[in-house]
Amino acid sequence: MGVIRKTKAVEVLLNEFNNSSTAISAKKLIAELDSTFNKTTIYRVLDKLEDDGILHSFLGKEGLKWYAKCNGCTASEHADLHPHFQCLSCGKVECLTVSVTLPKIPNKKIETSQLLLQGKCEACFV
Amino acid sequence: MGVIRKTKAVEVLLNEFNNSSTAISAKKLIAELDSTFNKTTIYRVLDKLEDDGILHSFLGKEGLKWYAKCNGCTASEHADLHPHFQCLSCGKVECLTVSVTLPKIPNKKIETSQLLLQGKCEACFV
DNA sequence: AATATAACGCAACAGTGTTGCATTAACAAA
DNA sequence: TTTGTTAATGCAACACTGTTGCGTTATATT
Repeated sequence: MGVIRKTKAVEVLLNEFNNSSTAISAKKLIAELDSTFNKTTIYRVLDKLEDDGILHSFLGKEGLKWYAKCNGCTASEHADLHPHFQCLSCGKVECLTVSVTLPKIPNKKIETSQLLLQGKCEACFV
Repeated sequence: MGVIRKTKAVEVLLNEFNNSSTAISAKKLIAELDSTFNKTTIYRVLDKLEDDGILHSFLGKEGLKWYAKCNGCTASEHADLHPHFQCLSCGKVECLTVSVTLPKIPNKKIETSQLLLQGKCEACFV
């Protein structure tokens, strides 16, 4: 996987994630940065950042791909469980820090998992 | 949502799920029944069966939509947590019967959740 | 400055899933 | 059984996120 060059696209995207405490969908990034970067570039930079262990990705409610900064993940080994929360009202997605104990399934070797909790966030839950 | 008519498509699709202990992706059903039914019909019947609480759906690894028979779900209220297992080798998806205790998140109202465990099934895990 | 090659933009494509509309089939009532 | 209502179907075209090929540009190394 070559070296990461510090291009404008990499810089801008990293900034987005450093300034955001929530996860961001590829769709939103493309919409926001449409006039600045080609969508292909955005997809490729996100892929690369994920490969290099800087971001991790997961699928949100409608099959959209979301990205967020990794915490305590290395390029080769991500934390086993990535719990995320998506607000059904405003659509916002957050990474959760709580840990979930996985069920032990007989005759199966669990390698990874994705847990998506859905409901209402504090802003929408009144 | 009108009445469900017992059409050939409904009959055949229900049969598929009654004869299968695992979840089935819309993609696979379309591939299998291509010569019999139009894909639009298949998507619409699956939607309808889900609306009526007979099937439930969830997203698999690549954002593909999977369907499985509901157990203990009603049309209005599905069981809170749907744990599923997808084999990363053969792609098979199963509904799990184990229950998972959800983490309690402050200031959030969890309404539903999707837990997808990924790894190797007994057939592929040797 | 010259060179190697990663990253980029563009266009065209891939795949799953959706929509509009005219036609057909299921079901209830006469 | 026939009639009438309307749900269900097939077809074609579309919508959308994400991908691929390729020629060009920019980064970093020598």
